[in-house]
Amino acid sequence: MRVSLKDVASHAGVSIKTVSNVVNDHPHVSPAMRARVQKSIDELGYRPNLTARHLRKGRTGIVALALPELGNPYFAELAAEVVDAAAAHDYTVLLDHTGGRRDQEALVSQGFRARVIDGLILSPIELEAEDLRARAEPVPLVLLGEREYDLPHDHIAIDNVAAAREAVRHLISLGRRDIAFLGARRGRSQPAHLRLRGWREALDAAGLVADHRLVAATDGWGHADGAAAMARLLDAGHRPDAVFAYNDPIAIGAMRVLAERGLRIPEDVAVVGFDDVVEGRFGAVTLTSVSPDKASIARMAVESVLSQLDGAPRKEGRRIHAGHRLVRRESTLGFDAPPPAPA
Amino acid sequence: MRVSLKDVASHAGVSIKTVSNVVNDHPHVSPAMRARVQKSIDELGYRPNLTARHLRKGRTGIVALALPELGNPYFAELAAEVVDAAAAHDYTVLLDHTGGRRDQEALVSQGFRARVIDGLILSPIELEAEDLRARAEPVPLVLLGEREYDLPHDHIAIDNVAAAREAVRHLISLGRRDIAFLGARRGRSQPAHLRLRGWREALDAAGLVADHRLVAATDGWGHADGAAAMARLLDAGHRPDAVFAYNDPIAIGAMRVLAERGLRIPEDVAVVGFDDVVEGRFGAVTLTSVSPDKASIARMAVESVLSQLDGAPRKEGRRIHAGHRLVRRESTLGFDAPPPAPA
DNA sequence: GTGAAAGCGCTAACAA
DNA sequence: TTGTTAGCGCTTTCAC
Repeated sequence: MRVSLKDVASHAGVSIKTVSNVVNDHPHVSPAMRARVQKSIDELGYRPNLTARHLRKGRTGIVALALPELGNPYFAELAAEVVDAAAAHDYTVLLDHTGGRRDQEALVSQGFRARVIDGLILSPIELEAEDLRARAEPVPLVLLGEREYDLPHDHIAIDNVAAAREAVRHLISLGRRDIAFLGARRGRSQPAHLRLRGWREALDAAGLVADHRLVAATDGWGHADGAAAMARLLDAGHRPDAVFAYNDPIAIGAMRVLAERGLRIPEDVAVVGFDDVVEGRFGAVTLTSVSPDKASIARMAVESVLSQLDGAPRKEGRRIHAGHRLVRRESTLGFDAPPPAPA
Repeated sequence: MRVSLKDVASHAGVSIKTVSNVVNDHPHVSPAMRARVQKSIDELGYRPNLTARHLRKGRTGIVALALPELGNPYFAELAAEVVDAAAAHDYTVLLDHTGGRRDQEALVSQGFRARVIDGLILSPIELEAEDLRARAEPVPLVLLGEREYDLPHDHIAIDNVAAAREAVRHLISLGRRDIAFLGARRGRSQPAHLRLRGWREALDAAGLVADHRLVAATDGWGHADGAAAMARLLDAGHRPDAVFAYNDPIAIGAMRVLAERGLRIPEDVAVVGFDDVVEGRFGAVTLTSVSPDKASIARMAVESVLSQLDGAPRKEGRRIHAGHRLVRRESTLGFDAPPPAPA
């Protein structure tokens, strides 16, 4: 059976309180007493029961992270950063994924699956403001990603519009004119709207037309979706001279199709992705991509949760922008680009 | 403040036990009483405190998953499967990563960071049997991956030797003779030994020489490591006609270097990877790879943990083999291979 | 500096 | 069918 504080106390011939003081490194314990208790702890192999501690303190040391999907390398890399950021505060991460589906996201925001948590970091795709407004849970919530809600929750993301604008401007500066957008969403909900807006704004600013026939919708955001969208565009007779994709997997799927059709990258079609996942740095053609500062996003998300835990509940949500930069590689610059795999 | 069972009880004018019965769907509650209590629950917005329940029951409903790194898509995809498998049993997953470093792995196995858990699924890289033997933690442990220990813990993995043999046999059947292995480990610990053994056995069986100069060590298991290893091999004047890589990222990194050096895949050098990550299905040359049954691995790992929770502690660890198959793609078959991106 | 005791919110054995 | 009560293991006043 497991040893408890009480067992240690009786073994050492002291009170529970004293043992607790030693375990928690309280200042006012005499060295002799500390040594004696420590000896009993070691001999009995005592390990504190965290559940009991949590019950008493009202904190669990766990923060939940709910992402659309881990298969997407951006989210996987982000998850890794969140685990590290949480560990820096002695927190651990409970992981969940929603598939980007509204019902799952609402469930998670309601604390349905993961209720032993001090806070929740959620990256929604389809979730609507009303789902969040209906939320009864008092647990601190931080939102990640492109969706924005006018609600009293912190929201952390890069400036998606500005980033998209830079990406498209880069393509325009290379002399491209027919720039497609891959990865819009079908249906009413438009999670990609900020990046789409950036695309449109950059084209407008350059006096180019934002041709809606060059906007390709996808069902999801994986490689296969990008490949399918690109194929559809080409099959419909549209041959853009550049592609701006919602994310890297879509861009990479598109590149595969372009290559299959005998189109050269970037000579015939330049490609820019979004997220700067590792994979994009090692393809046959390395991928130019918007690189969000994932470590900052993770750190700020964790810190927001923890600050809410201490302070009063937020009356107003903050919009926090993390940094980003455009990393130029072969898919736009060609093979005179910097060597592959820079950090 | 949060409402407790007691609050609901007094609000409904019944005892705590009755409320508890309703909350836990106990059979012997009259419908009228159930309705009355439920009304109070709704009005007060009561939500059970899981920490207290856990303290009482001795179970938390959380299983920890400790992986070397989430940046590796194989582990990310596996994590997603584990989350799903756990959810099927109403369990959630606490995530940790070790960087594949022995001290971190030992720490995790000791339950250092995550002790609010019912069980641990650990995928070790450098961990040694002695670290595990020193483990005081009574929490059920399941091991994943290539490392094998003669200890009373279940171990779940595909048959790495057989899988590697198949992969190399496939290359031999294509007429390749000088088959390199990429991704051995420097130093004493040799986490890749099973796949390396399969490589050697297949060569031996075919009467070919297993040339140790064609075995390239790497520091890690990412794209960059594969690229570096491939470059080193070529720089040393070794030009294999096939490469068998420890995993897909290494294979993809190697392919990038092969392409840079003007070598054609698979005509000049055929490449086989391991893990069948999504990324390998969308490169300029799709990657032939050993595909482990990730869903089964995840499911069996979760089930092993839960069965240990119920039954007596294992006196003997089981070696459980999950399924695998070799998926042949363009990197060995060339462009007459099946269409890209089959499931 | 150390001890005694209350109680965090819940479940389950036992009573009624 | 419902109520009473004793803890689960810990932290934390409050005495001493």
